[in-house]
Amino acid sequence: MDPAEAFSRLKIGAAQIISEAELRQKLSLGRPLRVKLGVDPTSADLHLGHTLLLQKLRQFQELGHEAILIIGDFTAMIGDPSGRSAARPQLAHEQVLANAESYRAQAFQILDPQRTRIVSNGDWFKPMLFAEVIRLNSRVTLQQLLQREDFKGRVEAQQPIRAHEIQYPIMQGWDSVQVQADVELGGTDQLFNILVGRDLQKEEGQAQQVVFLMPILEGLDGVQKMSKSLGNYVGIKESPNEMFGKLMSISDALMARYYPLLLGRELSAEPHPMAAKKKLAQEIVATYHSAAAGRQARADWERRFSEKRLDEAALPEFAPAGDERNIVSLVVAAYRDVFSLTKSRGDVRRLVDQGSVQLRGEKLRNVQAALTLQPGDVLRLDKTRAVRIK
RNA sequence: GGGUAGGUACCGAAGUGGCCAAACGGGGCGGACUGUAAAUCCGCUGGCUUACGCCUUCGUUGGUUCGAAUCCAACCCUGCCCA
Repeated sequence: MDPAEAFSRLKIGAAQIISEAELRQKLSLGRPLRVKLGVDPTSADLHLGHTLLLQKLRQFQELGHEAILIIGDFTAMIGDPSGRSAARPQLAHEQVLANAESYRAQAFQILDPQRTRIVSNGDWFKPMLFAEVIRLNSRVTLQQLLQREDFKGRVEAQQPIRAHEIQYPIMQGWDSVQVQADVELGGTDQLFNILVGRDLQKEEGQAQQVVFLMPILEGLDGVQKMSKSLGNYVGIKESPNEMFGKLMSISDALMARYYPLLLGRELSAEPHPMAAKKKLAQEIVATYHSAAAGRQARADWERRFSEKRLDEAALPEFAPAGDERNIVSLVVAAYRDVFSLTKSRGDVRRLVDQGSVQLRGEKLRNVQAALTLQPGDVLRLDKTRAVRIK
Protein backbone atom coordinates (compact mmCIF):
# COMPACT_ATOMS: atom_id res chain seq x y z
CA MET A 1 0.00 0.00 0.00
CA ASP A 2 1.33 3.41 -0.78
CA PRO A 3 2.37 5.57 2.18
CA ALA A 4 -0.27 8.23 1.65
CA GLU A 5 -3.04 5.66 1.72
CA ALA A 6 -1.55 3.99 4.79
CA PHE A 7 -1.33 7.31 6.55
CA SER A 8 -4.93 8.22 5.96
CA ARG A 9 -6.10 4.85 7.23
CA LEU A 10 -4.02 5.11 10.35
CA LYS A 11 -5.21 8.59 11.07
CA ILE A 12 -8.82 7.50 11.52
CA GLY A 13 -9.77 7.71 15.15
CA ALA A 14 -6.47 9.21 16.26
CA ALA A 15 -6.62 12.05 18.73
CA GLN A 16 -3.25 13.52 17.95
CA ILE A 17 -0.15 12.64 15.95
CA ILE A 18 3.15 14.39 16.56
CA SER A 19 3.92 14.98 13.94
CA GLU A 20 1.89 13.92 10.98
CA ALA A 21 4.71 14.88 8.65
CA GLU A 22 7.13 12.65 10.52
CA LEU A 23 4.75 9.76 10.39
CA ARG A 24 4.30 10.14 6.65
CA GLN A 25 8.02 10.25 6.25
CA LYS A 26 8.57 7.12 8.33
CA LEU A 27 5.86 5.28 6.44
CA SER A 28 7.76 5.85 3.23
CA LEU A 29 10.99 4.39 4.57
CA GLY A 30 10.02 1.11 3.00
CA ARG A 31 10.74 -1.00 6.06
CA PRO A 32 8.50 -2.27 8.82
CA LEU A 33 8.23 0.31 11.57
CA ARG A 34 8.65 -0.62 15.20
CA VAL A 35 5.42 0.46 16.81
CA LYS A 36 5.61 0.47 20.57
CA LEU A 37 2.82 0.07 23.04
CA GLY A 38 3.62 0.03 26.71
CA VAL A 39 1.39 -2.05 28.88
CA ASP A 40 1.09 -1.86 32.60
CA PRO A 41 -0.02 -5.24 33.84
CA THR A 42 -1.87 -3.77 36.75
CA SER A 43 -5.06 -5.59 35.99
CA ALA A 44 -5.58 -9.00 34.52
CA ASP A 45 -8.58 -8.28 32.36
CA LEU A 46 -8.65 -6.27 29.20
CA HIS A 47 -11.62 -4.09 28.53
CA LEU A 48 -12.87 -2.06 25.60
CA GLY A 49 -10.78 0.90 26.66
CA HIS A 50 -7.62 -1.09 26.04
CA THR A 51 -8.87 -2.25 22.68
CA LEU A 52 -8.67 1.18 21.11
CA LEU A 53 -4.92 1.01 21.25
CA LEU A 54 -4.68 -2.67 20.41
CA GLN A 55 -6.92 -2.27 17.40
CA LYS A 56 -4.79 0.58 16.18
CA LEU A 57 -1.72 -1.52 16.70
CA ARG A 58 -3.38 -4.28 14.75
CA GLN A 59 -3.95 -1.84 11.96
CA PHE A 60 -0.26 -1.03 11.86
CA GLN A 61 0.42 -4.75 11.63
CA GLU A 62 -1.96 -5.14 8.75
CA LEU A 63 0.05 -2.49 6.98
CA GLY A 64 3.18 -4.57 7.44
CA HIS A 65 4.63 -3.06 10.59
CA GLU A 66 5.90 -4.67 13.75
CA ALA A 67 4.16 -4.33 17.09
CA ILE A 68 6.36 -4.13 20.12
CA LEU A 69 4.44 -4.77 23.25
CA ILE A 70 6.35 -3.71 26.29
CA ILE A 71 5.18 -5.45 29.39
CA GLY A 72 5.92 -3.01 32.17
CA ASP A 73 6.75 -5.61 34.74
CA PHE A 74 9.18 -3.21 36.30
CA THR A 75 7.28 0.04 35.86
CA ALA A 76 4.10 -1.57 37.13
CA MET A 77 5.65 -1.71 40.51
CA ILE A 78 5.81 2.07 40.40
CA GLY A 79 2.45 2.77 38.85
CA ASP A 80 1.80 5.34 36.16
CA PRO A 81 0.69 8.57 37.81
CA SER A 82 -1.01 9.74 34.60
CA GLY A 83 -4.47 11.02 35.26
CA ARG A 84 -4.24 9.98 38.84
CA SER A 85 -5.17 12.00 41.84
CA ALA A 86 -3.33 9.70 44.19
CA ALA A 87 -0.37 7.39 44.06
CA ARG A 88 -1.13 3.96 42.73
CA PRO A 89 -0.56 1.03 44.97
CA GLN A 90 2.64 -0.77 44.15
CA LEU A 91 2.10 -4.32 43.03
CA ALA A 92 3.81 -7.48 44.09
CA HIS A 93 6.01 -8.92 41.42
CA GLU A 94 4.23 -12.26 41.23
CA GLN A 95 0.95 -10.48 40.71
CA VAL A 96 2.47 -8.47 37.92
CA LEU A 97 3.77 -11.58 36.20
CA ALA A 98 0.43 -13.31 36.40
CA ASN A 99 -1.32 -10.26 35.03
CA ALA A 100 1.20 -9.97 32.24
CA GLU A 101 0.58 -13.53 31.16
CA SER A 102 -3.14 -12.99 31.11
CA TYR A 103 -2.69 -9.75 29.22
CA ARG A 104 -0.59 -11.45 26.60
CA ALA A 105 -3.22 -14.09 25.95
CA GLN A 106 -5.97 -11.54 25.60
CA ALA A 107 -3.95 -9.17 23.47
CA PHE A 108 -3.58 -11.91 20.88
CA GLN A 109 -7.30 -11.95 20.45
CA ILE A 110 -6.64 -8.72 18.61
CA LEU A 111 -3.00 -8.69 17.58
CA ASP A 112 -1.28 -10.80 14.98
CA PRO A 113 1.26 -12.92 16.87
CA GLN A 114 3.45 -13.21 13.78
CA ARG A 115 4.11 -9.51 13.81
CA THR A 116 4.33 -8.96 17.54
CA ARG A 117 7.38 -8.79 19.72
CA ILE A 118 6.86 -8.87 23.45
CA VAL A 119 9.49 -7.65 25.84
CA SER A 120 9.56 -6.92 29.55
CA ASN A 121 11.18 -3.75 30.70
CA GLY A 122 12.55 -5.43 33.78
CA ASP A 123 15.09 -6.87 31.35
CA TRP A 124 16.88 -3.56 31.19
CA PHE A 125 15.78 -1.90 34.38
CA LYS A 126 16.72 -4.61 36.82
CA PRO A 127 20.42 -4.56 35.99
CA MET A 128 20.52 -0.78 35.63
CA LEU A 129 23.06 1.08 37.67
CA PHE A 130 22.05 3.90 39.92
CA ALA A 131 24.54 6.17 38.21
CA GLU A 132 22.66 5.55 35.00
CA VAL A 133 19.39 6.37 36.69
CA ILE A 134 20.84 9.65 37.84
CA ARG A 135 22.07 10.42 34.36
CA LEU A 136 18.60 9.95 32.92
CA ASN A 137 17.06 12.02 35.66
CA SER A 138 19.27 14.94 34.80
CA ARG A 139 17.50 15.19 31.46
CA VAL A 140 14.11 16.06 32.82
CA THR A 141 13.27 19.07 34.92
CA LEU A 142 10.97 19.09 37.86
CA GLN A 143 9.13 22.03 36.39
CA GLN A 144 8.29 20.04 33.29
CA LEU A 145 6.94 17.24 35.37
CA LEU A 146 4.96 19.50 37.61
CA GLN A 147 3.31 21.26 34.71
CA ARG A 148 1.33 18.14 33.93
CA GLU A 149 -2.31 18.41 34.84
CA ASP A 150 -2.32 15.41 37.11
CA PHE A 151 0.66 16.53 39.15
CA LYS A 152 -0.43 20.13 39.12
CA GLY A 153 -3.79 19.11 40.47
CA ARG A 154 -2.21 17.19 43.23
CA VAL A 155 -0.01 20.10 44.14
CA GLU A 156 -3.03 22.36 44.29
CA ALA A 157 -5.03 19.85 46.27
CA GLN A 158 -2.08 19.51 48.62
CA GLN A 159 -1.86 15.83 47.91
CA PRO A 160 1.45 14.05 48.20
CA ILE A 161 3.52 13.30 45.13
CA ARG A 162 6.18 10.72 45.79
CA ALA A 163 9.58 10.88 44.24
CA HIS A 164 9.23 7.49 42.62
CA GLU A 165 6.14 8.62 40.73
CA ILE A 166 8.04 11.22 38.80
CA GLN A 167 10.43 8.53 37.60
CA TYR A 168 7.70 6.97 35.55
CA PRO A 169 7.92 9.13 32.43
CA ILE A 170 11.68 8.74 32.40
CA MET A 171 11.39 4.99 32.54
CA GLN A 172 8.78 4.89 29.84
CA GLY A 173 11.01 7.05 27.71
CA TRP A 174 13.93 4.78 28.28
CA ASP A 175 11.84 1.87 27.04
CA SER A 176 11.57 3.67 23.71
CA VAL A 177 15.34 4.02 23.54
CA GLN A 178 15.80 0.34 24.29
CA VAL A 179 13.54 -0.87 21.52
CA GLN A 180 14.35 1.99 19.15
CA ALA A 181 10.72 2.71 18.64
CA ASP A 182 9.62 4.43 15.47
CA VAL A 183 6.15 5.15 16.78
CA GLU A 184 4.70 4.99 20.25
CA LEU A 185 1.02 4.49 20.75
CA GLY A 186 -0.81 5.70 23.81
CA GLY A 187 -3.88 7.40 25.17
CA THR A 188 -4.00 11.18 25.20
CA ASP A 189 -2.96 11.09 28.83
CA GLN A 190 0.33 9.65 27.66
CA LEU A 191 1.38 12.76 25.75
CA PHE A 192 3.99 13.84 28.23
CA ASN A 193 5.43 10.39 28.83
CA ILE A 194 5.81 9.73 25.13
CA LEU A 195 7.41 13.08 24.54
CA VAL A 196 10.01 12.26 27.16
CA GLY A 197 10.79 9.21 25.03
CA ARG A 198 11.50 11.49 22.10
CA ASP A 199 13.85 13.60 24.18
CA LEU A 200 15.77 10.62 25.43
CA GLN A 201 16.02 9.08 21.97
CA LYS A 202 17.41 12.33 20.63
CA GLU A 203 20.04 12.47 23.31
CA GLU A 204 21.01 8.91 22.57
CA GLY A 205 21.42 9.74 18.93
CA GLN A 206 18.38 7.81 17.74
CA ALA A 207 15.63 8.87 15.41
CA GLN A 208 12.74 10.25 17.41
CA GLN A 209 9.54 8.27 17.72
CA VAL A 210 6.27 9.59 16.42
CA VAL A 211 3.74 10.26 19.15
CA PHE A 212 0.49 8.58 18.22
CA LEU A 213 -2.35 9.29 20.62
CA MET A 214 -5.75 7.70 20.75
CA PRO A 215 -8.65 9.20 22.70
CA ILE A 216 -9.46 7.93 26.13
CA LEU A 217 -12.58 5.84 26.13
CA GLU A 218 -15.14 6.88 28.69
CA GLY A 219 -16.53 4.15 30.87
CA LEU A 220 -20.14 3.10 31.12
CA ASP A 221 -20.88 6.03 33.41
CA GLY A 222 -19.99 8.33 30.53
CA VAL A 223 -17.82 10.51 32.70
CA GLN A 224 -14.70 8.83 33.92
CA LYS A 225 -12.36 6.85 31.80
CA MET A 226 -13.10 3.19 31.45
CA SER A 227 -11.23 1.30 34.10
CA LYS A 228 -11.59 -1.82 36.04
CA SER A 229 -11.09 -0.15 39.36
CA LEU A 230 -13.99 2.18 38.68
CA GLY A 231 -16.19 -0.74 37.68
CA ASN A 232 -17.40 1.05 34.57
CA TYR A 233 -15.96 -1.29 31.99
CA VAL A 234 -16.86 -3.95 29.49
CA GLY A 235 -14.29 -6.73 29.58
CA ILE A 236 -13.46 -8.52 26.36
CA LYS A 237 -13.71 -11.87 28.09
CA GLU A 238 -17.23 -11.24 29.32
CA SER A 239 -20.03 -13.37 28.04
CA PRO A 240 -21.96 -12.17 24.98
CA ASN A 241 -25.05 -11.49 27.04
CA GLU A 242 -23.19 -9.52 29.65
CA MET A 243 -21.45 -7.43 27.03
CA PHE A 244 -24.64 -6.79 25.18
CA GLY A 245 -26.48 -5.87 28.32
CA LYS A 246 -23.84 -3.49 29.55
CA LEU A 247 -23.70 -1.74 26.23
CA MET A 248 -27.46 -1.36 26.11
CA SER A 249 -27.41 0.44 29.42
CA ILE A 250 -25.20 3.30 28.28
CA SER A 251 -26.63 6.73 27.69
CA ASP A 252 -27.42 7.97 24.21
CA ALA A 253 -24.74 10.61 24.49
CA LEU A 254 -22.16 7.99 25.31
CA MET A 255 -23.28 5.85 22.43
CA ALA A 256 -22.43 8.68 20.09
CA ARG A 257 -18.91 8.63 21.50
CA TYR A 258 -18.58 4.86 21.28
CA TYR A 259 -19.55 4.65 17.64
CA PRO A 260 -16.49 6.24 16.10
CA LEU A 261 -14.10 4.92 18.71
CA LEU A 262 -15.23 1.34 18.80
CA LEU A 263 -16.78 0.83 15.41
CA GLY A 264 -14.68 3.28 13.47
CA ARG A 265 -17.59 5.21 12.05
CA GLU A 266 -19.88 8.01 13.05
CA LEU A 267 -23.34 7.41 14.36
CA SER A 268 -25.78 8.43 11.66
CA ALA A 269 -28.67 10.61 12.68
CA GLU A 270 -31.70 8.75 11.44
CA PRO A 271 -32.17 5.50 13.28
CA HIS A 272 -33.91 5.25 16.58
CA PRO A 273 -31.33 5.50 19.35
CA MET A 274 -32.29 2.10 20.67
CA ALA A 275 -31.82 0.50 17.26
CA ALA A 276 -28.45 2.15 16.92
CA LYS A 277 -27.48 0.93 20.34
CA LYS A 278 -28.44 -2.62 19.56
CA LYS A 279 -26.30 -2.45 16.48
CA LEU A 280 -23.36 -1.20 18.49
CA ALA A 281 -23.75 -3.92 21.07
CA GLN A 282 -24.17 -6.63 18.49
CA GLU A 283 -21.10 -5.62 16.52
CA ILE A 284 -18.94 -5.48 19.58
CA VAL A 285 -20.06 -8.90 20.70
CA ALA A 286 -19.37 -10.12 17.19
CA THR A 287 -15.84 -8.75 17.35
CA TYR A 288 -14.88 -10.50 20.56
CA HIS A 289 -16.97 -13.62 20.19
CA SER A 290 -18.51 -14.32 16.81
CA ALA A 291 -21.12 -12.99 14.47
CA ALA A 292 -23.44 -15.75 15.59
CA ALA A 293 -22.91 -14.86 19.23
CA GLY A 294 -23.73 -11.27 18.41
CA ARG A 295 -27.03 -12.26 16.82
CA GLN A 296 -27.80 -14.62 19.65
CA ALA A 297 -27.06 -12.03 22.33
CA ARG A 298 -29.32 -9.60 20.59
CA ALA A 299 -32.13 -12.10 20.29
CA ASP A 300 -31.76 -13.03 23.94
CA TRP A 301 -31.77 -9.45 24.99
CA GLU A 302 -34.86 -8.64 22.99
CA ARG A 303 -36.74 -11.57 24.41
CA ARG A 304 -35.63 -10.79 27.85
CA PHE A 305 -36.18 -7.08 28.00
CA SER A 306 -38.37 -6.01 25.15
CA GLU A 307 -40.79 -8.89 25.40
CA LYS A 308 -40.07 -9.54 29.03
CA ARG A 309 -40.02 -13.24 28.41
CA LEU A 310 -37.31 -14.04 30.82
CA ASP A 311 -37.68 -17.77 30.74
CA GLU A 312 -37.04 -17.97 27.03
CA ALA A 313 -33.65 -16.39 27.29
CA ALA A 314 -30.49 -18.33 27.82
CA LEU A 315 -30.24 -17.92 31.54
CA PRO A 316 -27.31 -19.18 33.48
CA GLU A 317 -28.16 -22.19 35.53
CA PHE A 318 -27.87 -22.22 39.25
CA ALA A 319 -27.80 -25.32 41.35
CA PRO A 320 -28.71 -24.45 44.93
CA ALA A 321 -26.65 -26.40 47.38
CA GLY A 322 -28.39 -28.01 50.29
CA ASP A 323 -31.10 -26.30 52.25
CA GLU A 324 -31.65 -23.26 50.09
CA ARG A 325 -35.28 -22.74 50.88
CA ASN A 326 -34.34 -19.56 52.62
CA ILE A 327 -34.65 -16.64 50.23
CA VAL A 328 -31.73 -14.73 51.57
CA SER A 329 -29.34 -17.65 51.52
CA LEU A 330 -30.49 -18.63 48.08
CA VAL A 331 -29.97 -15.22 46.56
CA VAL A 332 -26.62 -14.70 48.23
CA ALA A 333 -25.48 -18.04 46.84
CA ALA A 334 -26.78 -17.22 43.37
CA TYR A 335 -24.91 -13.93 43.28
CA ARG A 336 -21.79 -15.61 44.48
CA ASP A 337 -21.86 -18.77 42.38
CA VAL A 338 -23.24 -17.44 39.14
CA PHE A 339 -22.09 -13.84 39.04
CA SER A 340 -19.09 -13.86 41.36
CA LEU A 341 -20.58 -10.99 43.30
CA THR A 342 -20.37 -10.74 47.03
CA LYS A 343 -23.59 -9.60 48.58
CA SER A 344 -24.09 -9.47 52.30
CA ARG A 345 -27.24 -10.97 53.72
CA GLY A 346 -28.23 -7.44 54.64
CA ASP A 347 -27.85 -6.35 51.01
CA VAL A 348 -30.06 -9.16 49.88
CA ARG A 349 -32.64 -8.48 52.54
CA ARG A 350 -32.86 -4.96 51.23
CA LEU A 351 -33.20 -6.17 47.65
CA VAL A 352 -36.06 -8.40 48.69
CA ASP A 353 -37.72 -5.62 50.66
CA GLN A 354 -37.57 -3.39 47.64
CA GLY A 355 -39.11 -5.88 45.28
CA SER A 356 -36.05 -6.71 43.24
CA VAL A 357 -36.15 -10.47 43.74
CA GLN A 358 -38.68 -12.46 41.78
CA LEU A 359 -39.43 -16.14 41.55
CA ARG A 360 -41.51 -17.41 38.65
CA GLY A 361 -42.37 -13.80 37.88
CA GLU A 362 -43.70 -13.06 41.36
CA LYS A 363 -42.05 -10.48 43.53
CA LEU A 364 -40.85 -11.97 46.75
CA ARG A 365 -41.28 -9.38 49.40
CA ASN A 366 -41.26 -11.47 52.48
CA VAL A 367 -37.79 -12.41 53.58
CA GLN A 368 -39.13 -15.04 55.89
CA ALA A 369 -41.29 -17.05 53.53
CA ALA A 370 -40.10 -20.58 52.91
CA LEU A 371 -39.54 -21.36 49.26
CA THR A 372 -40.39 -24.38 47.24
CA LEU A 373 -38.12 -24.53 44.26
CA GLN A 374 -38.57 -26.62 41.17
CA PRO A 375 -36.00 -27.26 38.49
CA GLY A 376 -36.49 -24.78 35.69
CA ASP A 377 -37.84 -22.04 37.94
CA VAL A 378 -36.59 -18.59 37.02
CA LEU A 379 -35.18 -16.60 39.88
CA ARG A 380 -34.68 -12.96 39.10
CA LEU A 381 -32.14 -11.26 41.34
CA ASP A 382 -32.29 -7.70 40.07
CA LYS A 383 -32.96 -5.77 36.92
CA THR A 384 -30.12 -7.31 34.99
CA ARG A 385 -29.52 -10.69 36.54
CA ALA A 386 -31.57 -13.83 36.66
CA VAL A 387 -30.84 -17.52 36.92
CA ARG A 388 -32.61 -20.73 36.16
CA ILE A 389 -32.84 -23.23 38.98
CA LYS A 390 -31.24 -26.50 38.08
C1' G B 1 15.11 19.11 62.28
C1' G B 2 11.45 23.36 64.01
C1' G B 3 6.49 25.39 63.63
C1' U B 4 1.53 24.45 62.24
C1' A B 5 -2.98 22.03 60.39
C1' G B 6 -4.84 17.43 59.83
C1' G B 7 -5.94 11.61 59.59
C1' U B 8 -14.08 9.93 60.32
C1' A B 9 -17.76 4.89 56.34
C1' C B 10 -16.55 4.14 48.59
C1' C B 11 -15.29 9.73 48.10
C1' G B 12 -15.96 14.71 50.14
C1' A B 13 -17.39 16.47 54.78
C1' A B 14 -20.04 17.31 59.85
C1' G B 15 -19.64 15.59 64.70
C1' U B 16 -15.44 17.48 69.93
C1' G B 17 -17.98 12.72 76.65
C1' G B 18 -23.94 9.51 76.52
C1' C B 19 -29.66 11.04 72.08
C1' C B 20 -23.40 8.02 67.13
C1' A B 21 -23.34 2.68 63.01
C1' A B 22 -22.07 8.20 63.11
C1' A B 23 -25.64 14.56 60.01
C1' C B 24 -25.24 16.32 54.94
C1' G B 25 -23.57 15.95 49.74
C1' G B 26 -21.64 12.92 45.82
C1' G B 27 -21.21 8.08 44.13
C1' G B 28 -23.41 3.23 44.23
C1' C B 29 -27.63 -0.13 44.58
C1' G B 30 -33.02 -1.23 44.29
C1' G B 31 -38.05 0.27 42.87
C1' A B 32 -41.67 3.38 39.68
C1' C B 33 -41.66 5.51 34.79
C1' U B 34 -38.91 4.33 30.07
C1' G B 35 -35.93 2.49 25.00
C1' U B 36 -31.86 -1.95 30.76
C1' A B 37 -31.47 5.81 27.47
C1' A B 38 -32.10 10.81 29.59
C1' A B 39 -34.94 13.49 33.10
C1' U B 40 -37.97 12.84 37.39
C1' C B 41 -39.88 10.55 41.89
C1' C B 42 -39.38 6.97 46.10
C1' G B 43 -36.35 3.80 49.10
C1' C B 44 -31.68 1.69 50.66
C1' U B 45 -26.39 2.21 51.40
C1' G B 46 -20.96 -1.64 58.21
C1' G B 47 -21.84 -7.17 59.69
C1' C B 48 -25.15 -10.90 61.89
C1' U B 49 -30.45 -11.31 63.17
C1' U B 50 -37.73 -12.55 61.11
C1' A B 51 -37.36 -9.28 65.06
C1' C B 52 -35.85 -7.42 70.19
C1' G B 53 -31.01 -6.93 69.88
C1' C B 54 -25.88 -8.15 69.49
C1' C B 55 -21.01 -7.38 67.24
C1' U B 56 -17.14 -4.55 64.64
C1' U B 57 -15.84 0.45 62.81
C1' C B 58 -14.02 7.17 63.35
C1' G B 59 -4.89 6.53 61.81
C1' U B 60 -2.40 2.73 65.72
C1' U B 61 -1.65 1.22 70.69
C1' G B 62 -2.49 2.05 75.62
C1' G B 63 -5.03 4.99 79.44
C1' U B 64 -8.99 8.16 82.08
C1' U B 65 -14.39 7.35 82.67
C1' C B 66 -20.30 3.99 84.59
C1' G B 67 -19.77 5.48 79.30
C1' A B 68 -14.98 7.83 74.16
C1' A B 69 -15.07 9.24 67.14
C1' U B 70 -15.10 12.90 71.02
C1' C B 71 -10.53 13.65 76.99
C1' C B 72 -5.06 12.09 78.02
C1' A B 73 -0.26 9.68 76.45
C1' A B 74 2.93 7.51 73.10
C1' C B 75 3.54 6.13 68.26
C1' C B 76 2.55 5.97 62.73
C1' C B 77 1.08 8.84 58.42
C1' U B 78 0.01 13.43 55.37
C1' G B 79 -0.30 18.78 53.85
C1' C B 80 1.56 23.72 54.48
C1' C B 81 5.43 27.25 56.29
C1' C B 82 10.55 27.60 57.93
C1' A B 83 15.56 25.31 57.76
